[in-house]
Amino acid sequence: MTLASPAKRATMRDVAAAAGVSLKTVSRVMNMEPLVDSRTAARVESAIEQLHYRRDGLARSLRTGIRQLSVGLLIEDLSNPFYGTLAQAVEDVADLNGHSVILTSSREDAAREQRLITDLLRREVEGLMIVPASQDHRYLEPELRRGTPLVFLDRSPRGISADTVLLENVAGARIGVEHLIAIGHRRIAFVGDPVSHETSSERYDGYRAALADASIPLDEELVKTRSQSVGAADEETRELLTLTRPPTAIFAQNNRHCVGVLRALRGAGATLAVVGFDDFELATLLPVPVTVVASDAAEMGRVGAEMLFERLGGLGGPPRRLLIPGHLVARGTGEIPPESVVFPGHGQRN
Amino acid sequence: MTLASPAKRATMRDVAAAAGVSLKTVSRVMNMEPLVDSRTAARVESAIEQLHYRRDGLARSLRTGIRQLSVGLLIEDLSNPFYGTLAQAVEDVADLNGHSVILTSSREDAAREQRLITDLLRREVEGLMIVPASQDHRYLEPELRRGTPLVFLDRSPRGISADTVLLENVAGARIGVEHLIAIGHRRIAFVGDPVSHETSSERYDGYRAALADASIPLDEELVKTRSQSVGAADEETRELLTLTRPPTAIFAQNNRHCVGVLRALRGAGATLAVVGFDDFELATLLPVPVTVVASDAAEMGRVGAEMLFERLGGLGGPPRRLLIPGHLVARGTGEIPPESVVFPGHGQRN
DNA sequence: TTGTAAGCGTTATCAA
DNA sequence: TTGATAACGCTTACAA
Repeated sequence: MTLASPAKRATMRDVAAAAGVSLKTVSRVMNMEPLVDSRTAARVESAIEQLHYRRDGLARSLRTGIRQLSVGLLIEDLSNPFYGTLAQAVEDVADLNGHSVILTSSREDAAREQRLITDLLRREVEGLMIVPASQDHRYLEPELRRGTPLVFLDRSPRGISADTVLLENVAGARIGVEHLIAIGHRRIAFVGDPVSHETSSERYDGYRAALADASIPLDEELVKTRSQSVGAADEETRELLTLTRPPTAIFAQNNRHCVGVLRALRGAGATLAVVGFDDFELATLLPVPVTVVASDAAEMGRVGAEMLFERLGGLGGPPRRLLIPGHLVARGTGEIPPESVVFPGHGQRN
Repeated sequence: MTLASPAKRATMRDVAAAAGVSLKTVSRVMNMEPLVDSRTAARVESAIEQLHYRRDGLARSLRTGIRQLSVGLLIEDLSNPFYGTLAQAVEDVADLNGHSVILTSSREDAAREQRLITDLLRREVEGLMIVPASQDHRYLEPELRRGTPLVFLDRSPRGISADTVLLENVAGARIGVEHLIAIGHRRIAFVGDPVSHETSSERYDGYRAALADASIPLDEELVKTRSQSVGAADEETRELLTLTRPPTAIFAQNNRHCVGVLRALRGAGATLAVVGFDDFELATLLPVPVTVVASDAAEMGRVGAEMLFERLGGLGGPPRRLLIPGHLVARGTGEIPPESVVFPGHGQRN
């Protein structure tokens, strides 16, 4: 904090005046053009130093036409390895196309999403990849009409239509729950985000479809969709364990919920069957390796980025929608039969 | 791919000509200024559409003086949660200071690091935070003299001096190894990156210091520093298990190595004492919860970013160097005494 | 309601 | 070796 004046940045003109030379000579020095007298150059350089002159890259780019190309990527949470992997894949593709990636995270906050996207657009990104947090994307319509390529990842756009890459949420969840049913479970809980989240809602649909197919009535008691964090999933799982008729199996809607579920079970000393959506690195190292419906985050990023660059390359046509399949990886927790389930303090059941 | 001409981007002038109006009127339409006849506006808009006109944000910013402020952050690997957490913290601080973060990853490739940093600087970032991969940063000296704030994270700069935030590598590793010694171990292996990496070299120093303090001779056989990935750490751990006199404990130099070590032990059905450097979320959920020397990635990011913004705020003075402490989190694997160690196929030992 | 002229901070052209 | 002048594509005064 200083009381000094707003300190307008020095320009080349200022430097030129201070050094007693012309604008162009300063430019020459800045660009290390060879035909400058060393004494003149020295004068200019000291003026540069004195005035703390820094070249304005904006003006330079405007004049030279040399522009840094970039694409924006908005994800939800940088510390979630699922998005880290996705972002890495996007960066790989962008790299191949001579673009860099400006990465920001919404923290699942709709207002923040809008602010960040507006920022990115002002920053002149060539295109935008978005894992949306908000429920209404009509604010992007002008930009879309303006021709900025937009690709939505993991969740669909609302109120506009644009290229989208989604996981096969319904089918994936269905496979996971069917697996549990095949093992013999009939009381299967669902732990996930609120169904206002598209991803959660779709996975919940898959869950219900699997139950319906097996003529297992849906028991609302077993559906926990308040959790938005590992801690919340942990709590909800403990609630499930206190039910008069607790579940023998749990389907966890994503990697965060899965960790919460496992933590709660571990804490309570319970053993239930568990299938998670999304793979995670340490799944194989847990006491009972974790069965998951794995979907390829890198693939989603790669495909999405490729769609974007196809649009930037001039590809026309209506918005496309791609689905990344998930597949079951049976490792252990999903193959625990109802007979082997252990509740806290109960000892083995049946 | 099209044979069409290079397709120079249309400018406002082009739009004006096409719509038969003046430059200024187009500008008015673009900025949605109200005082435009709707018929004129319509003509302009259709011209915009026809010519695929997009406003040049660079020129706009130059004229209006409205600039997007940003800082660059170069990390090693986006999919490593340690860096994800760090990046998130950096973004938080940047946010508070009205800057956005341009994030890129070096993949531990020195040439790539230089290229990305050059890109970032061309992009007119206000400052730069770097987890360096290269061994020589003299190429940054001109930029440093030009007054661009630079902060190095996790590893020191080489050949220049700049603000730096490091973990307490020596002390942290020492604490971890001392812990193993206190439990009774004397054959303690070190699994880590090549010591050409500063981080590894420092942690190795801490390892040796702890051994020396306890008068335990260093056994080169127990030092594995080829690993640069989870897979390599896994292999090296298996090599350790085949030694005539295998270790009873392993110190893993970072979270990646720790996963590799645990995977190998699990695969071989061995139980050794393990202490890892860096905490990880699932450490508590493994069969034996993992003892680690935890250091706060978020804290490193936060502190580093704050240093940067202090410099941007005009703070002078010599480069500063901050150390983020690590502390031991005893959870289980680090407290396995030598007597309880199990080697593959051997059954329990002693 | 629309247009003209000037200027943002550089670099390019051409002359001195 | 240096400098005057125009131009990059846009917005801001100020007229018309």
